[in-house]
Amino acid sequence: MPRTARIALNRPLRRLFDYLVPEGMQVTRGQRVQIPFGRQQLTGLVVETDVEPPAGITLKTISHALEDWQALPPETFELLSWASTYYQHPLGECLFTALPPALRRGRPAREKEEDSWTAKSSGSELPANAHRQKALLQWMSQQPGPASTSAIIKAGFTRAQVTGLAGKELIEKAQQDHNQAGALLSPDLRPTLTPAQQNAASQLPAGRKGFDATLLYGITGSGKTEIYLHYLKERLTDTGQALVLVPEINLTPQTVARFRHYFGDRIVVWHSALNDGERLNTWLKVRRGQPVILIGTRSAVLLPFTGLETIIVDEEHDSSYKQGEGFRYSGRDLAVYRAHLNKCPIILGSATPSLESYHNARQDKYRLVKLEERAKKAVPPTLSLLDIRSRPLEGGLSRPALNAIRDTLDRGEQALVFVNRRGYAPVMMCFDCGHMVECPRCDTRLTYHRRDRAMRCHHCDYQAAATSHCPKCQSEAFKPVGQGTERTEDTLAEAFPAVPVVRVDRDSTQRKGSIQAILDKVNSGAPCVLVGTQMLAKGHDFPNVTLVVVVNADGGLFSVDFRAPEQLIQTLLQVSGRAGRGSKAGKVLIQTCHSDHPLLKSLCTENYLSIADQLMAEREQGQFPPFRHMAIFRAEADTMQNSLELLDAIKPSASGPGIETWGPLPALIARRADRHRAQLVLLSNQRGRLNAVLAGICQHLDQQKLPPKVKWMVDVDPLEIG
DNA sequence: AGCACGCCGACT
DNA sequence: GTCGGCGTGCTC
Repeated sequence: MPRTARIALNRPLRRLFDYLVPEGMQVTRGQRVQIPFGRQQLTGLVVETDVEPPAGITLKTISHALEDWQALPPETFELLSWASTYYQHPLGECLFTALPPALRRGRPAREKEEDSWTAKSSGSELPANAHRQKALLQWMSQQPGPASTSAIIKAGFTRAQVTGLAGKELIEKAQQDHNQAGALLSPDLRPTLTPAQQNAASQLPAGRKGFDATLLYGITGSGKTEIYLHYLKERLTDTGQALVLVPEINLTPQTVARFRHYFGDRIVVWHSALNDGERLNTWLKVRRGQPVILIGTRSAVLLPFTGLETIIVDEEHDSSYKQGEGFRYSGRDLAVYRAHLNKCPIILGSATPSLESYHNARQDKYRLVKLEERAKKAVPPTLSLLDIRSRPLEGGLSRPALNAIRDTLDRGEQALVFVNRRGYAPVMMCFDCGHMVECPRCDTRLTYHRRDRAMRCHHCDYQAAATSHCPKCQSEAFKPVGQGTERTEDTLAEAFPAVPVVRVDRDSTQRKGSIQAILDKVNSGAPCVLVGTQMLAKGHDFPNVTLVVVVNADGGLFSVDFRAPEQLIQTLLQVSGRAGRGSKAGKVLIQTCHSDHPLLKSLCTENYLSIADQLMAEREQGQFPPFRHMAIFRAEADTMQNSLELLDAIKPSASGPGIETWGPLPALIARRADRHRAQLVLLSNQRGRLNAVLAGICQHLDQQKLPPKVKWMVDVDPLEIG
């Protein structure tokens, strides 16, 4: 009997394709193969062998295997195939996200060795106008050894200049050093822990075998990283692999340097800024089972580890662990499942744990370890509410807030001002006719960006030139309303002309190249005021910041989103955590129009876990996650009617016993980039039942001939509702 | 998703 | 008369 194989492709198809296996070829699950598909040649992944092919179809034959080993080792394969079912995303696309781009495209799984170059000449034979090539030769002669192409580009030269010189044989390729695959160095150092840290560390799982999840609740500034380092030093064997997941924004050179200090070359990184060659090389290192400690963002959980001994998820509450499009997986949740599959311990760390994880801790599914003392003699900051009802504001800042900033600067310290929106003002309004400038393609207002005199939509790529008159009635009484970072920056610059005011948001960091330069400046410690968005709230250590001002805390207080209170508290505590991390005490001022709001009041007097207990009670009351499981069907089309019709059609099959549905309803922003969006929410206390219903609907919709331009998607465990 | 086939509008 | 727009249908 001829052998067959079932193959998954990197296509959004919820189905697999069967092929004949050529005589003498060995195929196993997870292996890469090249196959004819229609009239193209594609790379596929073997899912099953010796299957019963569907009747009435003539099978094509696998062209060849790309390698004789499994690109996706068994545990990684199992993780992805579980995720495909759990998130209702096509298996092929799930499996392929775990391959580096080069391997997706069918490239060989060989280390991509980057060319390095040595100069053979001083460049005297070059024409006089070849300034850059001469400068490159000059630069190369100053380098200690051969320079890699990427190092040359980083130094400000171009690929064209390198090929130019290589063509004239003025530089030549250096011999590669092949000895780097040997033992990975790990210095014999370990961090010293404070008594509180020692106490927490002693409660972490001792073993390396068996699933064991720990929620490490450590307040901001308590030194969770030292605990991780100590834990890895204690528990990781010389040959084992470890995974450390971090939010993108926390994967800074400083973080990596701290790990390198203790683990040297064992530390490798995985994040969005890697190029294809770096991705392939790191992926291969992991696949070969080298004893790496991999620090990476969300997708690192999909890497082909074969000797994983432990997993750490830092800032486990962070929303960036959930992918917002396509394969909408949660890196944190997959990490927990991976630890299950792999039978190894996992540590989830946060100063503000997600209610999901905290729920698991309260249910004794996770052990809870608390670290409620700041390291390095620092004390937690004091929080106070500043009611701004009927107080005059300048650039969003009240008199008392400005005075507090002045006092801080006078003492030679730094202040941080947190504003939740970038741009100058979220709305431009005409005070004569009441007109507000809206996005022509979305149901949103345009944000005024004063620095580039532009009106921008923050939900699509629309932008237009800013005008000084009302576009509708030409009135000059056309003014910005509300606060953005730019506006607050201006106010502060005017109020404190003697000190630098540094803005940190997506716009300012994009232009200035990197957030790093800004942060280095702040870390020099000279008095300054930082103004910024969420970006400032996450994981940075500014020892000389002693005052944090929150311009407006009220956004999340009365939202329709059931997660809004949790997110508000997390953000406020994380940003508060930037104050007083050095030897001086920190102070946090939260401006609000609702100083009597119980949530804000408890923020000032209680710790996070007791607030979380209250939020949890509300979630239980409403039977929201984590007390029930949630999934959302989203639809978008050229008209709202088309979107609603699609969801209406699936609603009957969604509303079985044990499942509650809400909607379909237009999304909060009903029109976005001219697409009309709607959604149907599903809630159930039985995960299996919910999943089965989702699977049924997806299958049904796949077979359906939908009107063109109608798109649908499922989001399991959604973070954003609305 | 690709990619081909197919049937209607503005160009040499 | 043809190039090319994107609708629709298929891929083992």
